Amino acid sequence: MKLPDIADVARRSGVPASTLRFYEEKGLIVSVGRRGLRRLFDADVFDRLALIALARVAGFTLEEIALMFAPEGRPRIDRKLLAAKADELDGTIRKLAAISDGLRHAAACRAPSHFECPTFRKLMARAASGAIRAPVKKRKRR
Amino acid sequence: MKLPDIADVARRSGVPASTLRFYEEKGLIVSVGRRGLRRLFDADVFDRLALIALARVAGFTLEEIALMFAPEGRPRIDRKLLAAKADELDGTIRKLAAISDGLRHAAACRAPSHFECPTFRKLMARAASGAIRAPVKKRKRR
DNA sequence: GTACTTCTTCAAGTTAACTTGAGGTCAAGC
DNA sequence: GCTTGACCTCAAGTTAACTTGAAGAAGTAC
Repeated sequence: MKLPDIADVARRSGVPASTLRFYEEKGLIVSVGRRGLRRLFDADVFDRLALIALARVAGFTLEEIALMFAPEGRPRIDRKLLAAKADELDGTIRKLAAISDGLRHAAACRAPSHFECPTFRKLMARAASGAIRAPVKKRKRR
Repeated sequence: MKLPDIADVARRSGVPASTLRFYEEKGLIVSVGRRGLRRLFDADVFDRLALIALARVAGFTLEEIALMFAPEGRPRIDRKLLAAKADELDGTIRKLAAISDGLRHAAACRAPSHFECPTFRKLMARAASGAIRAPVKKRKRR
């Protein structure tokens, strides 16, 4: 019963210890005890972290993720809301696919500025139809 | 030759005037003159804004987007980089698709906490394979 | 049992992408 | 020609998600 401590988790998951502490504070993960001062985690923390990472990719905030992990409190994420989120994701997926196509074309094309190429523009126009709002942001890689 | 002023652009695009000013400051859009103090824009600013929104969905930072719009400076976004971006996007797309499936299942399933459902877990595990890093974040809607 | 390392807490700092507020200006309507 | 309302600038504030730093404690190696 060798529980991983924070350093083990950080090493094996790639998530910095500072982030693990931060996540614990936010209720996203829990430590199951201490060895001295040092936090000990259950082995399933790795699944949790993977899930958290995925949910973040999908555009959920940490707060929303914490709610989904809700222990007993029943903050009921209802069916409608989940289905709506799925729909939203599908829309995003379609846009990303168009952008991916656009980028690949731009990589091959010789227009002065990529966004000037008519083919690229056409792809983008298709992707943009219906939505000019873009609330997703990527942070720099560590 | 009735150029749209900042209020027109804000109204028709849904992008707040403060954001338009901010984007101009960052070099993402340009105003072509003033009527009094009031900025005037070229009609193509709407395309620009749509493109910016799309690029943001795809996870580009404003800085990266500004570079792609690069006028003459030739800061050469090279083919390899674009292709790499496209690959990255494709990976993201696969994950989002899995999450979308997962969400739809969760919406139908009656597990106590969504992330406890074994079917959901399985979907997520598939999506998570190979990547525990998640540098995308969504901001609140206006 | 002393040194060393690595953890601990807590507060403050960072970054991206905006938003808000104070004080000022100008075209347009009356 | 004066009032009004919407824009202007510039600085400072906001939010999410972390990171960094200072000061201290505890298990581990010698």
